[in-house]
Amino acid sequence: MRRDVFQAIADPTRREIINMIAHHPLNVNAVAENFEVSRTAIYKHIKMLTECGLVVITQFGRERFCEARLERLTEVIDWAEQYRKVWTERFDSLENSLDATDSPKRKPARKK
Amino acid sequence: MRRDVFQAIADPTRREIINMIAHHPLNVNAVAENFEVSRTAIYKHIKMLTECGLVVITQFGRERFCEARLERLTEVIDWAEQYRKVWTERFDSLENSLDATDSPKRKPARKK
DNA sequence: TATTTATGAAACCTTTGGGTTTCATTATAT
DNA sequence: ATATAATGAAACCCAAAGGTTTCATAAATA
Repeated sequence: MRRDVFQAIADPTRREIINMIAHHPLNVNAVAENFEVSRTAIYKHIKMLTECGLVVITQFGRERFCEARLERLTEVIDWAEQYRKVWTERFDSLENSLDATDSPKRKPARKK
Repeated sequence: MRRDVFQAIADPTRREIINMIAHHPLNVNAVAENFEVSRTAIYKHIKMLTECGLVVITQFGRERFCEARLERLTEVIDWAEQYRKVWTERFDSLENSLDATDSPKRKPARKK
């Protein structure tokens, strides 16, 4: 199964879980209590988060505390940041691109 | 259907498409040519990207050019950035948290 | 010791996601 | 006028995602 950070944060429930434990670990039940869905469903989300390294679970007695390890989020930030110039400058607009010499080979069709 | 930016960038093919058109628009076929899967499959990815505002399509003659409009990626960056302190400082470790006054200690689980 | 609590795993179900093939439509090229 | 190119939509398919219920087990408690 694909288990990358991008997919992990795609689900809103998982983003909420991350938010919930970002500043203080919570045990599985405590996390689950904040949602409508079953504990088991939440557990599966948590498990997924551990599988991609965003959460670490530590057992204390019969409880397992979920702790956020968010450094992997840099992957996401780095990916998105590389395009910042694109949306701030948009130096290469559609018009520009269509007129550029290295553009698609066809003769620029007339706009409709 | 859920159609948010987080979900849009979750798929590696869509991230590739974004990368491909980030600096210069391409028509649908040109994008599809770069992948193994069918044009129709790629088209659906592109459509999805337009639905969440990351891509705009403009028709020229019989071609439709896909242009990246990536400003929405700030949503993702902003979401992730809010946690940067968490992973750089990690001021509230598991131990800290477990010892904190407002947290359940070994004594815990008075729940319900 | 018996009971309750916290949790993980298994089996199962339904929807969604990503893919395919086929067909229709519109613009360009012959 | 006809053929071809570029594309969108429809009808399917199958695996993955997200959820549920049920059962098992270890730890904490009465």
